[in-house]
Amino acid sequence: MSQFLNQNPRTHTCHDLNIQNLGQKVVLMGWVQSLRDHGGRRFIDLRDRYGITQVVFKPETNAKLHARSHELRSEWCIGIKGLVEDRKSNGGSPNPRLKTGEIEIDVQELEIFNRSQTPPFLIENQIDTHEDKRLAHRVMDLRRPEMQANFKLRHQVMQATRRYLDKDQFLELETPALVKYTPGGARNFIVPSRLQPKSFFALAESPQIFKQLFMVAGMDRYFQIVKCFRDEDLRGDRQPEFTQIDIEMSFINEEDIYKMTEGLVKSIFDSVLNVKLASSFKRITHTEAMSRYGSDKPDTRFGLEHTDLTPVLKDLNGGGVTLFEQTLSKGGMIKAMCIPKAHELSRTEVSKLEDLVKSMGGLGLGRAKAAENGSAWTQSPFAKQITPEALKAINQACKANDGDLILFQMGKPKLVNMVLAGLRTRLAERFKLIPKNTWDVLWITDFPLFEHDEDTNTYIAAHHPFTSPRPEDIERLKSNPGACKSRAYDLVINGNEVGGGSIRNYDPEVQAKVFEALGVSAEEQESKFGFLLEALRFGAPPHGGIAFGLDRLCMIMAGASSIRDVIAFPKSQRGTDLFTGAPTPIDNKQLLELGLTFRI
RNA sequence: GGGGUGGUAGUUAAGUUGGUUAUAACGCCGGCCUGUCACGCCGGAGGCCGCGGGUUCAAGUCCCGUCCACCCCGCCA
Repeated sequence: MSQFLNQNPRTHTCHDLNIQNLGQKVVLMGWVQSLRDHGGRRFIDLRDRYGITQVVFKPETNAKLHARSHELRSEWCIGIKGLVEDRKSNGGSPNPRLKTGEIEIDVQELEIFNRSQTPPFLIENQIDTHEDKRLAHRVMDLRRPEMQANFKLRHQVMQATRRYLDKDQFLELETPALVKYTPGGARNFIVPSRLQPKSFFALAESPQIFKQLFMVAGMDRYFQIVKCFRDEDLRGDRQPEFTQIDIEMSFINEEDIYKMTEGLVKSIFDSVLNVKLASSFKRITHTEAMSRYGSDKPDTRFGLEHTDLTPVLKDLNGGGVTLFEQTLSKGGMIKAMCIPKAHELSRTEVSKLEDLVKSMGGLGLGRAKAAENGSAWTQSPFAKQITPEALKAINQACKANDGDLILFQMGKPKLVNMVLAGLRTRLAERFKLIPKNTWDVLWITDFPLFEHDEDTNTYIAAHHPFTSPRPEDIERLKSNPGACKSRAYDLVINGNEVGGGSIRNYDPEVQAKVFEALGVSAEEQESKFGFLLEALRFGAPPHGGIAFGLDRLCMIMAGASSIRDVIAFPKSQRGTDLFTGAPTPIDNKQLLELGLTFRI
């Protein structure tokens, strides 16, 4: 029990005091950020969540205290009582980098709440410690001002969301995390039920069905800031548990969703970052995004757009190049990206790009440099074979001028797009084409309803099976599923997918047709999604919604390079918690209680 | 599941064609210093070179395996 704390409640934070407070007796609490010992003067930077204040121990104020301050060390947690003094009149100089830089505290009383072991790394912003060490000492990592700012931002994003949606008549409603396992989509974490042996819950991968049930129940406008769980492999922007801002609305169409979202996102950016976003966001169709950028989440802050050469070369029968001809005969795609002359690449760099292509699963990197007034190619394996006609056509399609480098990818469209999109972002970084402090917000619209699965030769839902097809596609759901478009949309910021949603099937007959097209039998529909279909039969309203990845949004807004920097206790890439050591084995007694045994 | 990068002092890194006692910076410990704030000066401690095999007279360095972290592909309706 600290007498000091009882008798001396904190009067200010380490960010509060300035020249206005001269002569005041104050009490500050915090951590020792740094020590500077000058023999007859000992300076300490005291840090709390709010800032830093310099405190000074002087022998003439209290000789015993000055002597005792000698034992203080970095990251000790202390409280001090003292007088606010002017640094200048004390013979020092102000520190313009600190808000409290004009003053210092002459310490009269010192309380050491707790000593600290030597910290594993320095508690400062420009840290170069490897991430595994930061995660292993996460508490110390979270002490760093940079990290504290990230979590303050996260808090502000959540509060701005609640304020905006509350004002807009949304109800914040909760849905279960322990849910019925439903097939399809992300792999679920499975939770054994003790009370129902041999039965299992799934952790909700999203509240999708429940929010639709809310709409049927007449809740009209729902939102939730909710944890979702997906047992899939991790990435820099993917964690097994993550947070969504989940929204659903009744009696609306796409335009209502766009309007609501634009209002919400603008409000968040305005109140958190004081950034005014465009009044309505750009829109680009999925087809156009894939064609121009090879990605359904393009970063359109820079150019380096793709050119689809497939139609051009089809007309020219491959233009004399064997590789082109072979690709076309197999129904493949040929795409190019033109790197302007201004962005010079050395031979080594181009060969490194080829390594990158191969690491992404591509076969190689075709290239050609335009020369001789667009009548020749150099440094190209295609130069010997290509007909003059095709060469010109390609140059023209790519808008290639002399000295420009054309990079080619050919083969299956999915791979071509992925590889070329990877090259595009790599080159944008290489040539610093990405403007800082800009917010590129766009809608991706008109997604295909289904994706073709090559392995099983079946169609699977591109978004999820509750997504409504465009009305004009309902008739051809079965006859031509590949051509059907959905009423789904994604929100992309700076090349990150931060949100996605759709208008749902509220007509049980349409829903049944979609399931049918997906090859889900009537019996399966009832056993797996019966509760939803049942609800739809009780007067379901037209409805739709959207969900935002809160972590990704915060990552982008904080300028962080990984989602882990805005999640307090994230998992490592192999899905473990390096701080607590989770997951851990459990003992046989626990297993027995659950009616489980190991086979291995 | 596949591909890549990395692992050397508390931290970040250097370490040559394999060859004396494995370096540096920061941090840490001790001393000096009355105006610092990346304080300064003097001195010192600190190493299973991720782990396990192998090659060799000799391995941080070469080979094989393995673990961990991160990035990418697959996966993420």
